Amino acid sequence: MNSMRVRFAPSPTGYLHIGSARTVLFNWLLARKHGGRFILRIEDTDRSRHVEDSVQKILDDLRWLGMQWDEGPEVGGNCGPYFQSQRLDIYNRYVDQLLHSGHAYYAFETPEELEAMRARAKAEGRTAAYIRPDPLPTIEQGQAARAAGMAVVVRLATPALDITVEDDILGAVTLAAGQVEDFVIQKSDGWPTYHFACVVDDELMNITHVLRGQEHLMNTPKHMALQRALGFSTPRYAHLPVIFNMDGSKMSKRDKEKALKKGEPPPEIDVHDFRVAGYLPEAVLNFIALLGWSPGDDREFFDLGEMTQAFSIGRVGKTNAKFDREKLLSFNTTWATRVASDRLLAAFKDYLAVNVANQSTIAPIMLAQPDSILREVLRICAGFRTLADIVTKAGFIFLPDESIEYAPEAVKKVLAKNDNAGFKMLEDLLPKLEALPEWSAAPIDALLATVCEEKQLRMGAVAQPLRVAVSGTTISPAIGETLALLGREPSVIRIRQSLRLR
RNA sequence: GCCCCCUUCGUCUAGUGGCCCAGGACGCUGGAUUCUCAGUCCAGAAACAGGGGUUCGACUCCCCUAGGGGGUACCA
Repeated sequence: MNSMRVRFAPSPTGYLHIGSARTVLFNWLLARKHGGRFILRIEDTDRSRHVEDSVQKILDDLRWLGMQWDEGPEVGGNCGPYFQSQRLDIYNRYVDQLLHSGHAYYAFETPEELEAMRARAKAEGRTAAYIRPDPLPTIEQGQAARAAGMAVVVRLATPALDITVEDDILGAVTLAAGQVEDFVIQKSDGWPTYHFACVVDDELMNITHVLRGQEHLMNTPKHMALQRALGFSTPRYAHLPVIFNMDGSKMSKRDKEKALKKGEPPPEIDVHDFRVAGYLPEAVLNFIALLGWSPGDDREFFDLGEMTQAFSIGRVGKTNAKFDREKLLSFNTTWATRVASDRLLAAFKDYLAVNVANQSTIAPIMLAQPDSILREVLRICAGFRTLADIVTKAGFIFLPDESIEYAPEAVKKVLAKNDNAGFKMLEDLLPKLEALPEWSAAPIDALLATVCEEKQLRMGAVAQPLRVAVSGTTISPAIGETLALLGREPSVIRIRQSLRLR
């Protein structure tokens, strides 16, 4: 009857990182797989690191991915509040409990003293730096010091016992007695540390399985020590391998600034970046699922339902992975052909919408088009890798005719070369196009094929000049489809204006 | 420094002592298709970190070395 409850507990310090997204996904899958509950908790105990609006951004990214939570911000639940900043009184009660049961004590060391302890520990080759005072300060002394304005913290009196974490991914990991020092559970500003708040909340929110990044592995013995001191139960733990850049460095927001400084396009790091760059959540999810997990057979493509079916914690690996953007791109390309057309349309509109806020000129114009037109664009651009490719390939169709910019190299190579062969072709084509009875892809293509045949030319000799004339570049969807969607009037206008370049 | 985790093609991985002179996918190389870009199709190259054991037999088990990563905060 004790059903599975998992949680994702981000700090509101920015957008949702792609690595965190995988942690979310695995938690979500675990909950769905076992009919459990997925809880979202905001760990905002460090006021100084709090970033404005980041909670909203994280919620938004989670929803974009389809990682809806069963309890947490905006949906409520029986174990709230789900913001740690609203749970201070709860933490304080448990700190008091520990203080009175003798499991914790007040401590007064200054940063300098602590630094000296660390230096000495290092010199002596010890892991734990903090040396427990003897005798311990009494509760009265601690409270008096605090009342006097001193910087006072509360530390856990860590028992001298080996602690073994039974990790569902890594197996048994034992930390010897003495390796865990008397760490701080309550900061001098009165707020609990991460360790303390986390343990209290996991207990009070009845969390049964903690699935988190491997950077937390060494925290787990601390959490277990805390659970024992508080009389709490210990959830099952599993620590996920870490995800790195291809060069082995950590994927961090700073990568974006670095690339910008070098004049390179910034890499996608946060979930939101991938959304803005034109990736489908289906592809992102599918790709990150395979970073550390595999179904055990040769299947590679999974939607959330299929993933839930196939997922198990036992098939999660132990080794760190590198984030191969080429493979993600390939997944996105494939997913764009796998999703239903309504879904693709919705995804494309979402892409345009987030890019409207991103100072794109074409995005708002395209977003204003009726669905029927956007569907047509999607159809003639089939084969695109990201949604952004659609805009670069077909966006010119929606620009005002007069704002088409003609790339000099394209004009030179396709229109002017060989004694203005391209220009001559356009002059020849213009009246024929104007006279065409029906303006749609098939008759346009038929006309062009006829011209090719008459002049004994390859299709490129007729399609390329037209392409440059209407788009200003050498890249567009198939020429018949392009002219058809553009419309006869604009096509003619653009051909005429390109002729003036001669 | 100390503690902990990890180690199969460039990358993500399959492989739980013989089915493996190691399979799939991305990427790469070559070819095909085409009006550009993209896509699609076919073919190919490409790995068990090194050294010791254990065993009739090791990618698979043990040890050591090397390499990579995480932690070592009044951050989470």
